[in-house]
Amino acid sequence: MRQSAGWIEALTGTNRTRLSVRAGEAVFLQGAAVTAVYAVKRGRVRLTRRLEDGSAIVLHVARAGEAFAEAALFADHYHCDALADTDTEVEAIPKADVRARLEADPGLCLDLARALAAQVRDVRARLELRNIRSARERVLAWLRLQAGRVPGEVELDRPWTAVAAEMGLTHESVYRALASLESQGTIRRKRNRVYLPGRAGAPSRDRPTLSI
Amino acid sequence: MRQSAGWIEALTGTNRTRLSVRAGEAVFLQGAAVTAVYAVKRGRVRLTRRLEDGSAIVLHVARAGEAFAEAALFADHYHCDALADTDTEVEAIPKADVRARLEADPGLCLDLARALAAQVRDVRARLELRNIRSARERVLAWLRLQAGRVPGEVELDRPWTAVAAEMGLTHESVYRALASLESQGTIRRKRNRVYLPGRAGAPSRDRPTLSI
DNA sequence: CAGACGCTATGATTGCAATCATAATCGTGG
DNA sequence: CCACGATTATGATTGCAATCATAGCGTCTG
Repeated sequence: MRQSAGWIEALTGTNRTRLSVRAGEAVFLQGAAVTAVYAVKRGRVRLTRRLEDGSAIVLHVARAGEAFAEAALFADHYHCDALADTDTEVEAIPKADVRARLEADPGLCLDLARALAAQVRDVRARLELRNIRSARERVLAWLRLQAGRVPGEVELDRPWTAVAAEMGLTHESVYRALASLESQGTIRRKRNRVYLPGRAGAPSRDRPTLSI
Repeated sequence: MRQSAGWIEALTGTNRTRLSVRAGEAVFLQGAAVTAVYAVKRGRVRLTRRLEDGSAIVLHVARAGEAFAEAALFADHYHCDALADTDTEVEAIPKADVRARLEADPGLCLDLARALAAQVRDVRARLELRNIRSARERVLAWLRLQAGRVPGEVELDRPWTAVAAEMGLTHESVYRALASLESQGTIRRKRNRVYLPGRAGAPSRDRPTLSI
Protein backbone atom coordinates (compact mmCIF):
# COMPACT_ATOMS: atom_id res chain seq x y z
CA MET A 1 0.00 0.00 0.00
CA ARG A 2 2.80 2.37 0.82
CA GLN A 3 5.51 1.59 -1.69
CA SER A 4 4.58 2.37 -5.24
CA ALA A 5 7.90 1.60 -6.87
CA GLY A 6 7.35 -2.14 -7.12
CA TRP A 7 6.93 -2.18 -10.86
CA ILE A 8 10.07 -0.11 -11.25
CA GLU A 9 12.09 -2.67 -9.32
CA ALA A 10 10.84 -5.28 -11.76
CA LEU A 11 12.12 -3.11 -14.56
CA THR A 12 15.59 -4.57 -14.78
CA GLY A 13 18.31 -3.91 -17.28
CA THR A 14 17.50 -0.27 -17.99
CA ASN A 15 19.86 2.61 -17.58
CA ARG A 16 19.60 4.19 -14.18
CA THR A 17 21.20 7.36 -13.02
CA ARG A 18 21.64 8.10 -9.36
CA LEU A 19 21.13 11.76 -8.52
CA SER A 20 21.82 13.63 -5.32
CA VAL A 21 19.66 16.68 -4.82
CA ARG A 22 20.12 19.23 -2.07
CA ALA A 23 17.17 20.45 -0.05
CA GLY A 24 15.26 23.03 -2.05
CA GLU A 25 16.77 22.13 -5.38
CA ALA A 26 14.76 20.76 -8.28
CA VAL A 27 14.76 17.31 -9.83
CA PHE A 28 12.80 18.77 -12.72
CA LEU A 29 10.73 21.85 -13.41
CA GLN A 30 7.23 22.34 -14.73
CA GLY A 31 7.25 22.70 -18.50
CA ALA A 32 10.57 20.94 -19.02
CA ALA A 33 10.68 18.15 -21.56
CA VAL A 34 10.15 14.75 -19.98
CA THR A 35 13.33 12.75 -19.88
CA ALA A 36 12.81 10.22 -17.14
CA VAL A 37 10.66 8.78 -14.41
CA TYR A 38 12.04 8.60 -10.90
CA ALA A 39 12.22 6.60 -7.72
CA VAL A 40 13.09 8.16 -4.36
CA LYS A 41 15.92 6.32 -2.69
CA ARG A 42 16.43 8.60 0.28
CA GLY A 43 14.77 11.79 1.42
CA ARG A 44 11.60 13.41 0.19
CA VAL A 45 10.49 15.07 -3.03
CA ARG A 46 7.64 17.53 -3.24
CA LEU A 47 5.64 17.83 -6.44
CA THR A 48 4.10 21.27 -6.80
CA ARG A 49 2.15 22.97 -9.51
CA ARG A 50 3.01 26.60 -10.08
CA LEU A 51 0.07 28.75 -11.03
CA GLU A 52 -0.03 31.73 -13.34
CA ASP A 53 -0.11 34.20 -10.48
CA GLY A 54 2.96 32.76 -8.83
CA SER A 55 1.30 30.74 -6.11
CA ALA A 56 1.96 27.03 -5.84
CA ILE A 57 -0.06 23.98 -4.86
CA VAL A 58 1.45 20.80 -3.52
CA LEU A 59 0.25 17.82 -5.51
CA HIS A 60 2.16 15.07 -3.79
CA VAL A 61 5.03 14.30 -1.50
CA ALA A 62 7.03 11.26 -2.60
CA ARG A 63 9.02 9.49 0.09
CA ALA A 64 11.78 6.91 0.08
CA GLY A 65 10.67 3.78 -1.74
CA GLU A 66 8.15 5.54 -3.91
CA ALA A 67 8.22 6.23 -7.61
CA PHE A 68 7.13 9.59 -8.90
CA ALA A 69 6.32 11.23 -12.21
CA GLU A 70 4.81 8.04 -13.58
CA ALA A 71 2.33 10.27 -15.38
CA ALA A 72 5.31 11.66 -17.27
CA LEU A 73 5.30 8.40 -19.22
CA PHE A 74 2.28 9.79 -21.00
CA ALA A 75 3.30 13.40 -21.39
CA ASP A 76 5.90 15.41 -23.27
CA HIS A 77 6.41 17.97 -20.54
CA TYR A 78 6.36 17.78 -16.80
CA HIS A 79 3.22 19.36 -15.45
CA CYS A 80 4.69 20.16 -12.06
CA ASP A 81 7.93 20.95 -10.26
CA ALA A 82 9.75 18.24 -8.34
CA LEU A 83 11.60 19.88 -5.49
CA ALA A 84 13.69 18.12 -2.89
CA ASP A 85 12.25 18.73 0.55
CA THR A 86 15.38 17.54 2.29
CA ASP A 87 18.70 16.30 0.97
CA THR A 88 17.55 13.53 -1.30
CA GLU A 89 18.75 10.79 -3.58
CA VAL A 90 16.69 9.70 -6.54
CA GLU A 91 17.11 7.24 -9.35
CA ALA A 92 16.24 8.39 -12.85
CA ILE A 93 15.15 5.92 -15.52
CA PRO A 94 14.97 7.32 -19.07
CA LYS A 95 11.41 7.61 -20.31
CA ALA A 96 12.22 6.14 -23.71
CA ASP A 97 13.67 3.02 -22.11
CA VAL A 98 10.61 2.55 -19.96
CA ARG A 99 8.21 3.13 -22.83
CA ALA A 100 10.04 0.66 -25.02
CA ARG A 101 9.94 -1.97 -22.32
CA LEU A 102 6.27 -1.33 -21.61
CA GLU A 103 5.28 -1.58 -25.25
CA ALA A 104 7.21 -4.79 -25.68
CA ASP A 105 6.15 -6.41 -22.45
CA PRO A 106 2.42 -6.48 -21.69
CA GLY A 107 3.18 -8.15 -18.39
CA LEU A 108 5.26 -5.21 -17.24
CA CYS A 109 2.59 -2.84 -18.48
CA LEU A 110 0.03 -4.71 -16.43
CA ASP A 111 2.33 -4.44 -13.44
CA LEU A 112 2.42 -0.69 -13.93
CA ALA A 113 -1.35 -0.57 -14.22
CA ARG A 114 -1.64 -2.68 -11.10
CA ALA A 115 0.63 -0.33 -9.18
CA LEU A 116 -1.30 2.68 -10.41
CA ALA A 117 -4.64 1.07 -9.53
CA ALA A 118 -3.33 0.42 -6.03
CA GLN A 119 -2.23 4.04 -5.78
CA VAL A 120 -5.66 5.21 -6.86
CA ARG A 121 -7.29 3.09 -4.21
CA ASP A 122 -4.88 4.25 -1.54
CA VAL A 123 -5.15 7.94 -2.24
CA ARG A 124 -8.93 7.74 -2.68
CA ALA A 125 -9.24 6.13 0.70
CA ARG A 126 -7.16 8.93 2.19
CA LEU A 127 -9.34 11.47 0.46
CA GLU A 128 -12.53 9.95 1.80
CA LEU A 129 -10.98 9.90 5.25
CA ARG A 130 -10.74 13.68 5.08
CA ASN A 131 -14.50 13.84 4.75
CA ILE A 132 -14.76 12.80 8.38
CA ARG A 133 -14.74 16.10 10.27
CA SER A 134 -14.38 14.90 13.82
CA ALA A 135 -10.76 14.34 14.79
CA ARG A 136 -11.72 11.41 17.02
CA GLU A 137 -13.73 9.69 14.33
CA ARG A 138 -11.08 10.37 11.72
CA VAL A 139 -8.30 8.92 13.80
CA LEU A 140 -10.48 5.92 14.61
CA ALA A 141 -11.32 5.36 10.95
CA TRP A 142 -7.67 5.62 10.04
CA LEU A 143 -6.78 3.05 12.63
CA ARG A 144 -9.47 0.70 11.40
CA LEU A 145 -8.24 1.07 7.82
CA GLN A 146 -4.71 0.22 8.93
CA ALA A 147 -5.83 -2.81 10.89
CA GLY A 148 -5.79 -4.88 7.74
CA ARG A 149 -3.57 -7.85 8.56
CA VAL A 150 -3.98 -8.51 12.26
CA PRO A 151 -7.65 -7.65 12.73
CA GLY A 152 -7.68 -5.58 15.88
CA GLU A 153 -4.13 -4.32 15.91
CA VAL A 154 -2.13 -1.52 14.32
CA GLU A 155 1.64 -1.23 14.50
CA LEU A 156 3.08 2.13 13.60
CA ASP A 157 6.10 2.36 11.37
CA ARG A 158 6.46 6.09 11.81
CA PRO A 159 5.76 8.68 14.51
CA TRP A 160 2.29 10.04 15.17
CA THR A 161 3.43 13.41 13.94
CA ALA A 162 3.86 11.96 10.46
CA VAL A 163 0.55 10.12 10.69
CA ALA A 164 -1.14 13.33 11.78
CA ALA A 165 0.10 15.09 8.65
CA GLU A 166 -1.16 12.26 6.48
CA MET A 167 -4.55 12.44 8.15
CA GLY A 168 -4.71 16.19 7.73
CA LEU A 169 -4.75 16.96 11.44
CA THR A 170 -2.29 18.66 13.75
CA HIS A 171 -0.33 16.33 15.96
CA GLU A 172 -1.86 17.94 19.02
CA SER A 173 -5.33 17.02 17.81
CA VAL A 174 -4.21 13.47 17.13
CA TYR A 175 -2.73 13.04 20.61
CA ARG A 176 -5.92 14.40 22.12
CA ALA A 177 -8.04 12.12 19.97
CA LEU A 178 -5.93 9.13 20.96
CA ALA A 179 -6.13 10.05 24.63
CA SER A 180 -9.90 10.48 24.36
CA LEU A 181 -10.39 7.21 22.50
CA GLU A 182 -8.27 5.40 25.05
CA SER A 183 -10.02 6.93 28.05
CA GLN A 184 -13.39 5.90 26.69
CA GLY A 185 -12.08 2.40 26.08
CA THR A 186 -12.36 2.34 22.31
CA ILE A 187 -8.66 1.70 21.89
CA ARG A 188 -5.71 0.57 23.97
CA ARG A 189 -2.12 1.57 23.42
CA LYS A 190 1.19 -0.10 24.19
CA ARG A 191 4.42 1.36 22.86
CA ASN A 192 3.89 1.88 19.14
CA ARG A 193 0.97 -0.51 18.95
CA VAL A 194 -2.73 0.29 19.05
CA TYR A 195 -5.37 -2.30 19.84
CA LEU A 196 -8.97 -2.01 18.74
CA PRO A 197 -10.99 -4.26 21.02
CA GLY A 198 -14.09 -3.74 18.82
CA ARG A 199 -16.51 -4.66 21.53
CA ALA A 200 -17.90 -8.10 20.83
CA GLY A 201 -21.27 -8.31 19.17
CA ALA A 202 -21.42 -4.64 18.37
CA PRO A 203 -24.15 -4.43 15.79
CA SER A 204 -23.36 -2.35 12.73
CA ARG A 205 -26.49 -0.27 12.87
CA ASP A 206 -25.90 1.43 16.22
CA ARG A 207 -22.78 3.11 14.90
CA PRO A 208 -23.09 6.12 12.68
CA THR A 209 -21.91 5.32 9.20
CA LEU A 210 -18.85 7.28 8.27
CA SER A 211 -19.79 8.80 4.97
CA ILE A 212 -19.34 11.89 2.92
CA MET B 1 -9.83 15.06 -15.86
CA ARG B 2 -13.30 14.17 -14.83
CA GLN B 3 -14.17 11.15 -16.91
CA SER B 4 -12.11 8.13 -16.12
CA ALA B 5 -13.89 5.71 -18.40
CA GLY B 6 -12.08 6.78 -21.54
CA TRP B 7 -10.08 3.63 -21.88
CA ILE B 8 -13.21 1.57 -21.40
CA GLU B 9 -14.89 3.35 -24.28
CA ALA B 10 -11.92 2.40 -26.42
CA LEU B 11 -12.47 -1.17 -25.39
CA THR B 12 -14.79 -2.13 -28.21
CA GLY B 13 -16.18 -5.49 -29.10
CA THR B 14 -16.42 -6.91 -25.59
CA ASN B 15 -19.53 -8.22 -23.97
CA ARG B 16 -21.33 -5.57 -22.01
CA THR B 17 -24.24 -6.02 -19.71
CA ARG B 18 -26.45 -3.13 -18.75
CA LEU B 19 -27.62 -3.29 -15.15
CA SER B 20 -30.23 -1.23 -13.36
CA VAL B 21 -29.67 -0.96 -9.66
CA ARG B 22 -32.13 0.57 -7.22
CA ALA B 23 -30.96 3.02 -4.60
CA GLY B 24 -29.37 1.14 -1.73
CA GLU B 25 -28.87 -2.08 -3.64
CA ALA B 26 -25.46 -3.54 -4.36
CA VAL B 27 -23.61 -3.91 -7.63
CA PHE B 28 -21.23 -6.25 -5.87
CA LEU B 29 -20.24 -7.06 -2.32
CA GLN B 30 -16.92 -7.18 -0.54
CA GLY B 31 -15.41 -10.65 -0.72
CA ALA B 32 -17.34 -11.73 -3.80
CA ALA B 33 -15.38 -13.20 -6.68
CA VAL B 34 -14.49 -10.60 -9.27
CA THR B 35 -16.52 -11.02 -12.42
CA ALA B 36 -16.43 -7.64 -14.09
CA VAL B 37 -15.33 -4.05 -14.10
CA TYR B 38 -17.94 -1.35 -14.38
CA ALA B 39 -18.80 2.02 -15.83
CA VAL B 40 -21.52 4.25 -14.36
CA LYS B 41 -23.99 5.32 -17.01
CA ARG B 42 -26.46 7.12 -14.80
CA GLY B 43 -26.67 7.77 -11.10
CA ARG B 44 -24.03 7.26 -8.44
CA VAL B 45 -22.26 4.30 -6.91
CA ARG B 46 -20.62 4.36 -3.51
CA LEU B 47 -17.66 2.10 -2.79
CA THR B 48 -17.41 1.28 0.90
CA ARG B 49 -15.20 -0.96 2.92
CA ARG B 50 -16.94 -2.82 5.70
CA LEU B 51 -14.85 -3.26 8.80
CA GLU B 52 -14.82 -6.11 11.28
CA ASP B 53 -16.81 -4.19 13.83
CA GLY B 54 -19.60 -3.40 11.41
CA SER B 55 -18.69 0.17 10.62
CA ALA B 56 -18.07 1.23 7.05
CA ILE B 57 -15.73 3.69 5.35
CA VAL B 58 -16.46 5.29 2.03
CA LEU B 59 -13.56 4.77 -0.36
CA HIS B 60 -14.97 6.46 -3.41
CA VAL B 61 -18.10 7.75 -5.03
CA ALA B 62 -18.26 7.02 -8.75
CA ARG B 63 -20.51 9.25 -10.84
CA ALA B 64 -21.94 9.06 -14.32
CA GLY B 65 -19.17 8.73 -16.90
CA GLU B 66 -16.69 7.15 -14.53
CA ALA B 67 -15.39 3.62 -14.43
CA PHE B 68 -15.07 1.85 -11.13
CA ALA B 69 -13.50 -1.31 -9.74
CA GLU B 70 -10.56 -1.07 -12.14
CA ALA B 71 -8.46 -2.48 -9.33
CA ALA B 72 -10.60 -5.60 -9.61
CA LEU B 73 -8.63 -6.38 -12.77
CA PHE B 74 -5.80 -7.34 -10.47
CA ALA B 75 -7.70 -9.11 -7.73
CA ASP B 76 -9.73 -12.27 -7.28
CA HIS B 77 -12.21 -10.80 -4.85
CA TYR B 78 -13.74 -7.37 -4.50
CA HIS B 79 -12.25 -5.57 -1.55
CA CYS B 80 -15.22 -3.29 -1.03
CA ASP B 81 -18.97 -3.02 -1.50
CA ALA B 82 -20.41 -1.15 -4.46
CA LEU B 83 -23.74 0.29 -3.41
CA ALA B 84 -26.03 2.39 -5.55
CA ASP B 85 -26.54 5.77 -3.93
CA THR B 86 -29.52 6.59 -6.11
CA ASP B 87 -31.28 4.64 -8.82
CA THR B 88 -28.38 3.85 -11.09
CA GLU B 89 -27.47 2.23 -14.36
CA VAL B 90 -24.09 0.61 -14.83
CA GLU B 91 -22.40 -1.30 -17.58
CA ALA B 92 -20.53 -4.46 -16.65
CA ILE B 93 -17.62 -5.73 -18.73
CA PRO B 94 -16.42 -9.23 -17.87
CA LYS B 95 -13.01 -9.21 -16.26
CA ALA B 96 -11.74 -12.10 -18.34
CA ASP B 97 -12.56 -10.25 -21.56
CA VAL B 98 -10.79 -7.15 -20.39
CA ARG B 99 -7.73 -9.06 -19.21
CA ALA B 100 -7.50 -10.93 -22.48
CA ARG B 101 -7.68 -7.72 -24.47
CA LEU B 102 -5.13 -6.01 -22.23
CA GLU B 103 -2.66 -8.86 -22.49
CA ALA B 104 -3.02 -9.00 -26.25
CA ASP B 105 -2.95 -5.28 -26.86
CA PRO B 106 -0.12 -3.30 -25.22
CA GLY B 107 -1.61 -0.13 -26.65
CA LEU B 108 -4.83 -0.65 -24.75
CA CYS B 109 -2.89 -1.53 -21.64
CA LEU B 110 -0.97 1.71 -21.96
CA ASP B 111 -4.28 3.53 -22.36
CA LEU B 112 -5.42 1.99 -19.11
CA ALA B 113 -2.19 3.00 -17.42
CA ARG B 114 -2.55 6.48 -18.81
CA ALA B 115 -6.09 6.77 -17.47
CA LEU B 116 -5.01 5.49 -14.08
CA ALA B 117 -2.06 7.89 -13.99
CA ALA B 118 -4.42 10.75 -14.77
CA GLN B 119 -6.72 9.59 -11.98
CA VAL B 120 -3.83 9.48 -9.54
CA ARG B 121 -2.87 13.02 -10.45
CA ASP B 122 -6.45 14.24 -10.20
CA VAL B 123 -7.24 12.70 -6.87
CA ARG B 124 -3.85 13.67 -5.44
CA ALA B 125 -4.50 17.25 -6.40
CA ARG B 126 -7.84 17.07 -4.64
CA LEU B 127 -6.20 15.58 -1.59
CA GLU B 128 -3.59 18.30 -1.41
CA LEU B 129 -6.33 20.86 -1.79
CA ARG B 130 -7.80 19.59 1.47
CA ASN B 131 -4.63 20.57 3.23
CA ILE B 132 -5.62 24.19 2.79
CA ARG B 133 -7.66 24.97 5.86
CA SER B 134 -9.07 28.34 5.00
CA ALA B 135 -12.26 28.10 3.00
CA ARG B 136 -11.37 31.21 1.02
CA GLU B 137 -7.90 29.98 0.14
CA ARG B 138 -9.18 26.51 -0.69
CA VAL B 139 -11.86 27.81 -3.03
CA LEU B 140 -9.33 30.11 -4.65
CA ALA B 141 -6.83 27.29 -5.12
CA TRP B 142 -9.54 25.10 -6.60
CA LEU B 143 -10.44 27.84 -9.04
CA ARG B 144 -6.83 28.29 -10.04
CA LEU B 145 -6.42 24.57 -10.59
CA GLN B 146 -9.49 24.55 -12.83
CA ALA B 147 -8.28 27.50 -14.84
CA GLY B 148 -6.16 25.22 -16.97
CA ARG B 149 -7.24 25.96 -20.52
CA VAL B 150 -8.29 29.61 -20.61
CA PRO B 151 -5.81 31.11 -18.14
CA GLY B 152 -7.93 33.38 -16.01
CA GLU B 153 -11.31 31.80 -16.48
CA VAL B 154 -13.32 28.93 -15.03
CA GLU B 155 -16.59 27.69 -16.43
CA LEU B 156 -18.63 25.47 -14.15
CA ASP B 157 -20.26 22.34 -15.51
CA ARG B 158 -22.09 21.61 -12.30
CA PRO B 159 -23.62 23.56 -9.44
CA TRP B 160 -21.56 25.00 -6.62
CA THR B 161 -23.21 22.57 -4.24
CA ALA B 162 -21.50 19.71 -6.06
CA VAL B 163 -18.22 21.60 -6.18
CA ALA B 164 -18.50 22.28 -2.47
CA ALA B 165 -18.80 18.57 -1.76
CA GLU B 166 -15.78 17.84 -3.92
CA MET B 167 -13.78 20.47 -2.09
CA GLY B 168 -14.85 19.13 1.27
CA LEU B 169 -16.71 22.27 2.33
CA THR B 170 -20.34 23.00 2.98
CA HIS B 171 -22.07 24.92 0.22
CA GLU B 172 -22.73 27.76 2.62
CA SER B 173 -19.03 28.16 3.23
CA VAL B 174 -18.34 28.11 -0.48
CA TYR B 175 -20.91 30.82 -1.19
CA ARG B 176 -19.45 32.91 1.57
CA ALA B 177 -15.93 32.37 0.29
CA LEU B 178 -17.00 33.34 -3.22
CA ALA B 179 -18.75 36.45 -1.97
CA SER B 180 -15.71 37.40 0.08
CA LEU B 181 -13.29 36.81 -2.79
CA GLU B 182 -15.48 38.83 -5.12
CA SER B 183 -15.91 41.71 -2.69
CA GLN B 184 -12.15 41.95 -2.21
CA GLY B 185 -11.69 41.91 -5.98
CA THR B 186 -9.80 38.64 -6.26
CA ILE B 187 -12.42 37.12 -8.54
CA ARG B 188 -15.35 38.26 -10.66
CA ARG B 189 -18.43 36.21 -11.43
CA LYS B 190 -20.86 36.20 -14.32
CA ARG B 191 -23.47 33.47 -14.59
CA ASN B 192 -21.60 30.21 -14.26
CA ARG B 193 -18.24 31.70 -15.07
CA VAL B 194 -15.55 32.89 -12.71
CA TYR B 195 -12.76 35.23 -13.76
CA LEU B 196 -9.44 35.43 -12.00
CA PRO B 197 -7.87 38.77 -12.84
CA GLY B 198 -4.57 37.69 -11.22
CA ARG B 199 -3.24 41.15 -10.66
CA ALA B 200 -0.48 41.85 -13.15
CA GLY B 201 3.07 41.50 -12.00
CA ALA B 202 2.22 39.83 -8.74
CA PRO B 203 5.51 38.39 -7.60
CA SER B 204 5.42 34.82 -6.36
CA ARG B 205 7.29 35.44 -3.14
CA ASP B 206 4.80 37.77 -1.50
CA ARG B 207 2.16 35.07 -1.40
CA PRO B 208 2.37 32.33 1.19
CA THR B 209 3.03 29.00 -0.45
CA LEU B 210 0.13 26.64 -0.06
CA SER B 211 1.72 23.53 1.27
CA ILE B 212 1.04 20.66 3.57
C1' DC C 1 -50.26 28.36 -13.65
C1' DA C 2 -49.23 26.68 -9.22
C1' DG C 3 -46.39 23.98 -6.61
C1' DA C 4 -42.25 21.58 -5.63
C1' DC C 5 -37.60 21.25 -5.60
C1' DG C 6 -32.85 22.55 -6.10
C1' DC C 7 -29.60 26.30 -6.28
C1' DT C 8 -27.92 30.61 -4.60
C1' DA C 9 -27.37 33.55 -0.85
C1' DT C 10 -26.80 35.48 3.82
C1' DG C 11 -27.51 35.95 9.01
C1' DA C 12 -26.76 34.08 13.85
C1' DT C 13 -24.79 30.86 16.75
C1' DT C 14 -21.91 27.17 18.24
C1' DG C 15 -18.69 23.47 18.35
C1' DC C 16 -14.36 22.07 17.64
C1' DA C 17 -9.83 21.92 15.74
C1' DA C 18 -5.99 25.10 15.21
C1' DT C 19 -2.87 27.63 17.55
C1' DC C 20 0.19 29.04 21.15
C1' DA C 21 2.51 27.65 25.24
C1' DT C 22 4.89 24.47 28.19
C1' DA C 23 7.00 20.27 29.62
C1' DA C 24 8.53 15.37 30.11
C1' DT C 25 10.72 11.77 27.60
C1' DC C 26 13.53 9.62 24.26
C1' DG C 27 17.08 9.08 21.03
C1' DT C 28 21.21 10.61 18.73
C1' DG C 29 25.41 12.57 17.74
C1' DG C 30 29.25 15.49 19.04
C1' DC D 1 27.97 12.20 28.93
C1' DC D 2 25.52 16.04 27.79
C1' DA D 3 23.11 18.99 24.58
C1' DC D 4 19.98 19.22 21.13
C1' DG D 5 16.17 17.98 18.45
C1' DA D 6 12.11 15.23 17.72
C1' DT D 7 8.31 12.98 19.81
C1' DT D 8 4.63 12.65 23.04
C1' DA D 9 1.84 14.96 25.87
C1' DT D 10 -1.61 18.43 27.86
C1' DG D 11 -3.61 23.13 28.99
C1' DA D 12 -5.74 27.69 27.51
C1' DT D 13 -7.54 30.46 24.05
C1' DT D 14 -9.27 31.73 19.65
C1' DG D 15 -10.57 31.64 14.92
C1' DC D 16 -13.34 29.84 11.72
C1' DA D 17 -16.17 26.58 9.36
C1' DA D 18 -20.28 23.86 10.44
C1' DT D 19 -24.79 24.18 11.51
C1' DC D 20 -29.39 25.94 11.72
C1' DA D 21 -32.54 29.18 9.85
C1' DT D 22 -34.60 31.88 6.30
C1' DA D 23 -35.52 33.61 1.75
C1' DG D 24 -35.32 34.90 -3.25
C1' DC D 25 -34.86 32.80 -7.54
C1' DG D 26 -34.87 29.57 -11.46
C1' DT D 27 -36.72 25.68 -13.69
C1' DC D 28 -39.21 21.73 -14.25
C1' DT D 29 -43.59 19.38 -14.10
C1' DG D 30 -48.25 18.06 -13.61
